Amino acid sequence: MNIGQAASASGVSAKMIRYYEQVGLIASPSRTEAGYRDYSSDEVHMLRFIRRARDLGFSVEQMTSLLALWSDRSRASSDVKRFAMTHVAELERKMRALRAMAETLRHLAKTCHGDERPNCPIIEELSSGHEAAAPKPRRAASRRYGAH
Amino acid sequence: MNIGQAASASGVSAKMIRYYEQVGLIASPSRTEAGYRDYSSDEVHMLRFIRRARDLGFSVEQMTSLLALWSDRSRASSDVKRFAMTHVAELERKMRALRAMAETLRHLAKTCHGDERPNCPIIEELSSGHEAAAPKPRRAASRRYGAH
DNA sequence: ATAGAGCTTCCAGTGACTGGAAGGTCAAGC
DNA sequence: GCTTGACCTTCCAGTCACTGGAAGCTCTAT
Repeated sequence: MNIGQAASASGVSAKMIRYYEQVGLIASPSRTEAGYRDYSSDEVHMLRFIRRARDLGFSVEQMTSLLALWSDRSRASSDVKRFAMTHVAELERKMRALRAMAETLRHLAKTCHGDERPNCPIIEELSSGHEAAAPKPRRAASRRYGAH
Repeated sequence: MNIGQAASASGVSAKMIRYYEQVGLIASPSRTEAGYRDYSSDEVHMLRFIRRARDLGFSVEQMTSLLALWSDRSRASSDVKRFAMTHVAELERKMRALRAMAETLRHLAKTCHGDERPNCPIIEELSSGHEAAAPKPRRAASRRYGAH
C-alpha cells in the first residue's frame, strides 16, 4: 500500500503521515524499489489509531505515550485510565475558558443596541472595563492559552 | 513611561508589547535620547484595551479591527456587535468541540475498570472504534482544530 | 566607580500542520 | 513505444502568538 492508499484507508493525509514519520511518532515504513513508502495493514491500523486519538484532542507527544500503552500488553488498565482522565481534565479546563470568554462577550453584546449609533458597551468595556473573563487554559501548542 | 512600566500598568509583558509593535498592531512609540521606548498614557490605555481583547480570545488580526472600531467614532454599534457575535460563534464552536471530546473520553473511561488488568476499553476504542467525537473547531492559529 | 537591573536588537524555537517547488515513477490510452 | 497526468519523493518556508536567550548599551543606587 502506498502512502496515498494508506491515507485514504486511515483518514490521515499523506502530508501528515510523512510529518508523523519525521517527528518520530511512527517508524519509517519499508520502501519499494522506486523509493515509495509501502505500508502494511498493521501500519494502517496504527494510523487509524492515531487519527482517532488526534480526533480526541491528543497531542503528538501524548499519542506517543498512547501507542506505547497500546503495544504494552502488560500495562494495567488503570495506567490508561489515568492518562485519559488527565487529558479530560485539560480539555475541560480549556472548554471552561472558552465558555467564560463566550459568555462575557455575549452578555456584553446583549447590552449593545446594535443600531446605527456609535455608542457601544462592548467597546466601552474593552476600553475601560473590568478584568478578564476566564480561568485561562494551558497548552504547549497554543501559548495564547498557555502558561500557568 | 518606559516599556517595563507600561507592561506592569497594562498587564501586557514587555516582550509582547515589542511583538505587537513588530507585527503592526500598535504604532512605534516615541523614543528617549538613549533609544528607550517612551509610552504616553493614551498608549498604555490602548495596551490595556489590547489585553482585555486578548483575554476574550481575539487574535491579533481581530484586535487590529477592534482598535479601528474603537477609534472610529462614526461607526455604528451594530458593526461592533456583529464583529463580537461572529467571534462568540467561533468560541462556542470550539467549546462544543472540546466538550464533545471530553465527553467521549469520559464515557470511555467510565467503562474502563482502571485496575491492574490490561484489558481496557479506551485503548480498544482507539484501536478499532467508531468515528470521531466532535464537530471540529476551526482557527488559523491552531491548525489542529483547523480547516473547514 | 561599579554593580546590577532594565533597556535595545536580533535570531531561534515552539506545535501541528499546510503549501509549494523540483524532480522521479507509474498506469492507462493512443 | 510514447505521452500524459496522477502520484510519489525530498526539502524549504510559512502559519500564529508568543517565549527564551545572547550580546551589548543605559540608568540608578550605593
